[in-house]
Amino acid sequence: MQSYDRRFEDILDSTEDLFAEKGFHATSMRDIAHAAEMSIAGLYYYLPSKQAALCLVCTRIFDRLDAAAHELHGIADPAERLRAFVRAHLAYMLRNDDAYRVLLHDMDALDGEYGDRMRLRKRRYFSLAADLVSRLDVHSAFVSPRIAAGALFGMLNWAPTWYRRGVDGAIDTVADTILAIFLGGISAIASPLEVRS
Amino acid sequence: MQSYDRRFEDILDSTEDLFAEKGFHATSMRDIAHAAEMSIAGLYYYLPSKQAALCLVCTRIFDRLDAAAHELHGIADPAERLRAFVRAHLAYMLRNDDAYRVLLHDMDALDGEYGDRMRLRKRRYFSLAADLVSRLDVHSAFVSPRIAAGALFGMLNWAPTWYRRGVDGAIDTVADTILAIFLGGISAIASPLEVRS
DNA sequence: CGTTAATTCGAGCGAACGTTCGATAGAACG
DNA sequence: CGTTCTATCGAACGTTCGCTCGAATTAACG
Repeated sequence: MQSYDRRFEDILDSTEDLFAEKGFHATSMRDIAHAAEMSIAGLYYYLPSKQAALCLVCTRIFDRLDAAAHELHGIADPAERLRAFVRAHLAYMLRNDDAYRVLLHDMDALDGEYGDRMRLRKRRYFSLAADLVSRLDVHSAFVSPRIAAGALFGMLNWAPTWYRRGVDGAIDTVADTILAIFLGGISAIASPLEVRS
Repeated sequence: MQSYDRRFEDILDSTEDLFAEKGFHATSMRDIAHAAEMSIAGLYYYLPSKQAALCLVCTRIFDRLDAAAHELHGIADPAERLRAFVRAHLAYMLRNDDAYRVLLHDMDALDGEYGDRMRLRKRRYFSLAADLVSRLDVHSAFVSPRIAAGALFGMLNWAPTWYRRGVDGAIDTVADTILAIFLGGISAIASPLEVRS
């Protein structure tokens, strides 16, 4: 039923917006129903529970991120592939309203099997990025891959808290700057004599 | 009354732990009362409202952070002062259980005057760090102070999500590594020819 | 001791929560 | 037409929420 699927996506759109704006716990099923312009009982025809709604929203976000990451397989050069990943990841964080908040915070509210499944996907996505980093020519024995990946993701995932359109320039430029700090920093630690203090 | 103050701090300790662990909205006043080993009505003898409880907890955390930052005034060298700040900030993020979560997320739940006051303190603290960065000898015309401070705080504030005791080494060492990545990265952008690609 | 003030609690208020149920309206199909 | 299935809703369930009140208990002081 095509009309069902369209309505279903509409509802998930509204749900995602509300979770991103107010957070999972501060959003009620009545809020979602109102945003989707239907009754609470009608909402439950599409969503079995609030937890399932959060799980569906998270799954959709991961689907988009993974789809963007999957397109990187065509890029042979490891440095360019990492650059493309950084650009895509930051772009998703900074566009799409505050959808990133659902992943970075609300996801922890998922219990049981829902929680296990989503935490697994989160780990997979992050290790995908750590893999890209480890394949760089610039490998440093002085910085562990865990800290390196953590530093890179930190700069990227923190960006939504300070980035302002029109003040901080184009998103791709910010992505390149962050990547340059990261690569320059790693390189400086790997060969500290080449940078004067 | 000394006994009152001691009890008050005990209650705020319990409140901070619960907010950090489960989040503001997922924590009920009954949870707090139970953790503080008293009745709900008795709890309201100390706390006028749940919002006030969050505000008090946030204030306490900022007091600690500001106190640590205030000790840096004795350090003359800008680079060493920044290093001390980075160490102190990361140490607070990684010790004190998950208190950082209250600041980085739950604080947004504060309404009205409470919210205004805390957001002002947050901005002050962050601009304090941006000030330290701008006073470095290494100034780059290619990286704006906003992006630089955002990158540094990103690496620091994201650390609690990946740091594991016993796996990633001493906290001060991690702080030094993050600072090295930051300074090396900024320097590399400032004088790109000195780092081979 | 009696009196006053500080501290704690049981009980419950109204509201909002997630969720369910039976009924209903419309479309689909014979 | 009647029947079946899809989609929607009003009303309400039981629970928990933040919060309050009046009474009881304890400590302080004369």
